[in-house]
Amino acid sequence: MSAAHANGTAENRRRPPDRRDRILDAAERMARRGGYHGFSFREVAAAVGVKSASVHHHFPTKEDLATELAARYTERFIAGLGAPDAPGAVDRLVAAYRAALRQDDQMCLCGLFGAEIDALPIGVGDAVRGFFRATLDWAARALGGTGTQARAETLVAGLEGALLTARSLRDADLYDRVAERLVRAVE
Amino acid sequence: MSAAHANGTAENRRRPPDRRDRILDAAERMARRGGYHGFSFREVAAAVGVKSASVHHHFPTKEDLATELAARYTERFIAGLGAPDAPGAVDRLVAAYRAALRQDDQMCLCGLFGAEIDALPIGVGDAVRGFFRATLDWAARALGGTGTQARAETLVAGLEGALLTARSLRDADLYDRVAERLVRAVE
DNA sequence: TTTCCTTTATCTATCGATAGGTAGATTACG
DNA sequence: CGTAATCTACCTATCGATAGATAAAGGAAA
Repeated sequence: MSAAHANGTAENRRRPPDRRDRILDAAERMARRGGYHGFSFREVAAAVGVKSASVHHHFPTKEDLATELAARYTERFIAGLGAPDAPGAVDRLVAAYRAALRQDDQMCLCGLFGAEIDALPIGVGDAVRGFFRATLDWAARALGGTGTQARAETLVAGLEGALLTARSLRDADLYDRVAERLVRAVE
Repeated sequence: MSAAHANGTAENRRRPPDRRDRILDAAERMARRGGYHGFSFREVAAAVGVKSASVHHHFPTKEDLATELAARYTERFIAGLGAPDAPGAVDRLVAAYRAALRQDDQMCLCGLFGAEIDALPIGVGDAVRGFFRATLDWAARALGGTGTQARAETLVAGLEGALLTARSLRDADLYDRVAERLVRAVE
């Protein structure tokens, strides 16, 4: 990454450098490990290769940063699920949470933020609720039929808990066992 | 609480003052809001009415404090469940998580710690895994029959996720809806 | 007097946040 | 066109507050 290190050489910064995105990437990775208080402007800046003041330039306060973190996470998560009325929708939801576990080895950002929701700034909490509402809505559409709300809640909450429990026990197979039974329960 | 405020008056400290327990109480309440990084020696000390150095006397490091926090939480949780082979055991497990939601309005301590497990000191992580193993073991005994492991995992992970999701959305009824379906799914 | 608990006082490290400045790109205008 | 004003993105340096942790000393209990 010599281009990223050579700063201001007019070469690595045509138009908008993707610094802002890289800041979000680094912050998300750290927040999905330690939660809201588990990352700092300095840590994020160091990971990207800038100074903490630069992070403040893009995100004035930590609430701003974390709020956009949760919003971007929600967008990507829902977009990654595809259409809820296409075949195999429920399996894709199960696969999305499994990817967090087996590919990223990370907690769901909004699951972690949700666990500490009473200790979060207002804007972050609102964004977290936005994630759960969007995901529950997607799941309700994917399930269809009757009693969709409670069935969607069972599926999403169950997968969230399965991810949390599997990661805690360092037993990724636990997730698959739970997911299989959850899917059968909400069919 | 004038007795708690009048310090060292030889009245509020016969034999072993319950300072240690009160420190754990205050720390648990804070940790169940903001997680491991959501409480500090100073905050805990202020809540109890002592200085932070006194907290360090009882718990030299934060890892010590958090580890005992998780261990005590596990003991009380399992003890509060009663006998897993007595009638209504599954309902008592559901009620235990519901009490955290509706009475304490707090997250499960080890659920929150579990969400940030990769950012915790080793001892704390081990204690958190101890909680999940103990609870899963209790649930497996309570359920009985065949395929108890996966059924217990579904129940415990599901309840943990239901608590997390209900608190995030500030919708306590969500927990009951999910719990009802989980119980039916693992019967 | 010895032991336990708590205090005062302090340390180093880091936190989120701000001030002020610089280089380069963009835009407005004569 | 050229140049002046503005904007963007970063920098250095620093702020007051707080983090976890420690040493030394005081005081109550046995």
